Amino acid sequence: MKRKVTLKQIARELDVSISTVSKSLRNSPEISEDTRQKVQAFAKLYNYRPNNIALSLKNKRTKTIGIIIPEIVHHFFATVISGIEHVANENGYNVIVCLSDESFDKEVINMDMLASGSTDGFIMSLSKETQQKKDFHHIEEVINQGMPVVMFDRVTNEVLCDKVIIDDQLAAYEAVEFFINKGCKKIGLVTTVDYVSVGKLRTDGYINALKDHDMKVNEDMIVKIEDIDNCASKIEKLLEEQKPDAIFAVNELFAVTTIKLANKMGVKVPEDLSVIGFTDGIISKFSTPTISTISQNGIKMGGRAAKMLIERLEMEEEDELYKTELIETHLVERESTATL
Amino acid sequence: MKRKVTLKQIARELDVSISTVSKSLRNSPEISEDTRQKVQAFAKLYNYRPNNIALSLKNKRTKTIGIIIPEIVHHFFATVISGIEHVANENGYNVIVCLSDESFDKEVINMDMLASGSTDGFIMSLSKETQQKKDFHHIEEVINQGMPVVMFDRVTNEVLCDKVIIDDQLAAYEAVEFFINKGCKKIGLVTTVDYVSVGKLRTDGYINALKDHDMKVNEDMIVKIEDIDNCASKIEKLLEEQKPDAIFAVNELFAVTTIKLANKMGVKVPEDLSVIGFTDGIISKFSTPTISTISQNGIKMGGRAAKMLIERLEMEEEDELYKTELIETHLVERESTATL
DNA sequence: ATAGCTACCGAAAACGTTTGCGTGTTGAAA
DNA sequence: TTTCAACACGCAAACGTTTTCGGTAGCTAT
Repeated sequence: MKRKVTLKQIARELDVSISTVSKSLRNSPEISEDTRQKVQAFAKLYNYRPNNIALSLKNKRTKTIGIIIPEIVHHFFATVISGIEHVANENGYNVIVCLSDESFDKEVINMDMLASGSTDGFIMSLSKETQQKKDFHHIEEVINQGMPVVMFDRVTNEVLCDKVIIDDQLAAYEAVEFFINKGCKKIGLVTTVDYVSVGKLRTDGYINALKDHDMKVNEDMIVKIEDIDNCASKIEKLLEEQKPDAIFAVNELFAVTTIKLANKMGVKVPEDLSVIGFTDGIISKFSTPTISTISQNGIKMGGRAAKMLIERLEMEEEDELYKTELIETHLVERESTATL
Repeated sequence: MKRKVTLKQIARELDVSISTVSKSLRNSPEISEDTRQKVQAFAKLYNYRPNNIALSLKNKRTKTIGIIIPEIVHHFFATVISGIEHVANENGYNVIVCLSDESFDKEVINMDMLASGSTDGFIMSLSKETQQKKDFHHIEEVINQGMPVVMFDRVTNEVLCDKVIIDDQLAAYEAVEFFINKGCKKIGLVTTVDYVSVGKLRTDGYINALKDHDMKVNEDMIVKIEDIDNCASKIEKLLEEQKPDAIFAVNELFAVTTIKLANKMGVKVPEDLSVIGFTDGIISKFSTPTISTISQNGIKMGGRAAKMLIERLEMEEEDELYKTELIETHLVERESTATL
């Protein structure tokens, strides 16, 4: 087992100083052609690679990006990571991933860990608990210490930083408008409780679309799911009592659950009921029927976030001008919406 | 913007030496109660955290684990990462994730990057290209440099290291046996081409199960899919010509595709045809009907891999005895298999 | 008074880099 | 022969820690 070779070892072996070795490897004109050749050959032979840690300490930059997300076992977040990783890599950065498990405490702990020198900046999506508590001191703090933060998807406007989101409200608006244009009259909504920011925005979009088309908003057509595990009864109630001809669900799971319940009750999708979901994940693509959905390009979102972060990391003078970028969405029509 | 506070700053501020500050914070009995209190109070006030990079450099250990996988937008790999992350975190480790995109070159580059001091060890699953090339020098090299490697799922026995896999053959065997016990007579197989190691093993399990129960193996009941995109015709042919009463598919996608095709042909699942898939992912859970499947616990797999790696990292004398752990699988019965 | 002990603290090395500056040697110009 | 530039290289500091080894008071015991 041969350990990693260092400058010092090369120096000793070649009987020159450490600085000479370093300079030779960086092709400094200070060093004679001869010595340079000798050192470089030796370094190549022993497969020398500069120690990242030492470099980080010296340069005060780690060339790694910290990602903090609520979950990774979730197609959307996985795609975002993928997007981040790719542009990070292209720019010589690594990514270090931490999961908050939707817990405020874990989010804080993770940020703390990574903020102690491990990363140059953060890309994050807020945990549910954090959104609920509205406590963002841990984020403010790292920003205060000069580490840039880019938030995506689940963001808050209580902290000033770069953000990349989709236009949730517009996307929902368009989905509902799509229903209306198809002639649907009784459009239901399956959404989350209001403290989930994206859920709220999508709900707003739904309401606005109805209003703009002179349809009245019926509170009984809206169900707000707190806990995914026992959402069935609420949705069933909606289907039974209101007999909607269309349902907009704010995520894949709600959409597929709605369809399954409808099937069980003898309501045919899409003949009797059209359904549109959100997030173009695996479920939408492979369930029966396949589900029409608002596609939310996670790869692009991650890529954009990484780009913003890296740009901020690599500009010399700081810039207090924070941007919020919108990622465009589009409706993917599949089998769950009737083509009238 | 207040930058991170260091020992040196605290020392200067309190007019003591750096060593005194360090010792005070670590509660060394060398330092008087008074001084300790004072330093600790000050440190707390300024929210002092030791710099990870400096610690890494000094201790020659980074407390981070490198993960190199082919893809992250893949439910199984996502669950594995999740499993790794959790036990890593419990033990004070972070994880840094690199994606090979199934490319040999990217795998090598990523290992090289991380091996230069960024991580203490690796957990990895081989890229397709690497498996095909059978070139593992990059892995041998990091092992040679004293960095432990744990391979999971896509492993090779050409490199000596810890591994964690499932017993693919046994799992397939049990699935087929399940069919037999239910009284199925014509059991088909939808599998991959043989060079995909896990596909081959599962095929073997299928064949052995049939043989052990004195059923003859009919080559026409086996379809080997090379390319997922145009597998439909082959599967259709199987369904039409052989009229199987059960099908074992070696992954989720094959399973759901089979079911969709059967539906289109008027073959009812599970009444006319039972289907079992592999990998308990999102698709199996939410397709209609839900799909019975061999569950391959990615969380557990990742957790076990992390545990093995950390144990090896933290034992003082090295141990050349490498283990290969098997993660047990089990059959999850859902709607796609008839309950006779 | 002096040796020895205890309690407290500081200097410095080490981890592996990079880099500004100092220095010695050489050759040529004066 | 002296002077000076050019060249080639080494020294040392710096990044932020931890830890070993001394060192200096003040006190006790002889």
